[in-house]
Amino acid sequence: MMGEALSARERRAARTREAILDAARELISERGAHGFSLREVARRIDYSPAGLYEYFGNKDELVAAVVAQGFERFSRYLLSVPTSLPPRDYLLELGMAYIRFALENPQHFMLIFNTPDLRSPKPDDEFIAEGTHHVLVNGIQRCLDAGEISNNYRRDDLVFAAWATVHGMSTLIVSHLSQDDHDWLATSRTMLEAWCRGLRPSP
Amino acid sequence: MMGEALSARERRAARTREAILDAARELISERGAHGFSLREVARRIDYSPAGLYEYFGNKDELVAAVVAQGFERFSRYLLSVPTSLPPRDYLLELGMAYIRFALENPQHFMLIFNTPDLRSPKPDDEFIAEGTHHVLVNGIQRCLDAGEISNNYRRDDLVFAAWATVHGMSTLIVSHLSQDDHDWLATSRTMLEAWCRGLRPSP
DNA sequence: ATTATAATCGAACACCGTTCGGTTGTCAAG
DNA sequence: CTTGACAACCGAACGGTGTTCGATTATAAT
Repeated sequence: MMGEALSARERRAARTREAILDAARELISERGAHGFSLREVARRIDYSPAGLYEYFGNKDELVAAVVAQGFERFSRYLLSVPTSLPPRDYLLELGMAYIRFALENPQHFMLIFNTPDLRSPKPDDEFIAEGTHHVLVNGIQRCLDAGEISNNYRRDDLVFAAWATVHGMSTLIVSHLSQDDHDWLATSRTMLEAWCRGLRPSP
Repeated sequence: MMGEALSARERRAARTREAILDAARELISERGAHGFSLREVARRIDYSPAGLYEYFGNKDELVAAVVAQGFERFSRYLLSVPTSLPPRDYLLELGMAYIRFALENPQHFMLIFNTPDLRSPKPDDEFIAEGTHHVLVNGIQRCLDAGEISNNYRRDDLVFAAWATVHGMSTLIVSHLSQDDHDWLATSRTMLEAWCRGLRPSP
């Protein structure tokens, strides 16, 4: 076996691994984390339940892999916000991207942030998490540097509050207000603007 | 059977019903909603699993009953905030009570707000929910009336934003930051104060 | 004392996650 | 080309779950 290119065997393995992940992701999107079962995943890709254990150590590892994929997707939402925007707009659009992800991928949003006891086994998660977290820290820092936010507050406290606000909005909309036909994106934007405005330095 | 007082039978039934609820609540507090099982509840009160079905139609109904109890407890936190406080202080302490409940009852907080597919079967929930919701609406309204918050914003949007902020803070602390030994209550207070201050009418 | 019915249980069913031993297919070395 | 090692996969089983049902016991009303 060469150290570099993938052998036919490895390519096949990678493909079925992908098939498992696809089926798992789809199943979670359909029925949520609650109605997710290994055996149903196996059924959908015509495998025996035991076969999956060749690719994932157990159910939690499979779920963790789906979470990792979802988190990657989530980080793409955040990273798609152009850094060329002025500091306050950038921060605002960052928050809107957060909420948009939740509204457009409710099951995965729940899965990623609402799943208890998901101690990330791979440092991959931490890495991406640190990545997206850093995006937010940067957004706040830019506003501070530009004098758009009063420097009476500690940066980390601002990060916490900003994160909590968009996370709370997302959670509430997805899990409690989704049946309302209200335009929650518009409301969120309005109140996020107010939040930014309210933190400007006093004259 | 008389229409009014409880018979001996009914008193016994009410007591075992309470025993079931107690065991269920305790089990959830110990292991969270994930590690909760009907059979374990039955074991703890020396019942057969089938016996529980005399008191609760199924697992979800039992969980819903525990949720209802937790929600009552939650509403007591909110209602314990003295309405005699000045509007802005009242609103602030309302938020702090929300967060305090989450920190002091993490498993129940998760259960109440993080449990998917819990369509409240009893109007009881809705009633209490409406009750606590009304507390928040009143808190905002009082600030508006007192001129403590700019009336450039729609009241319902303010309610949404306030709710989202404290809910987000609670969720983040309980499920992502609980291992930090940071004083999150203090941070939350600081940023909630900033939030209130930021919404004051412009001069 | 008899009877209706509430309260409870044992056993069973179907589903779940997981393990294990065995079978098949594939690939590389001889 | 044969052979042997190993990856890939499966069937069957174990212990766990929620739930149902028929039978059994305890209680209250007649």
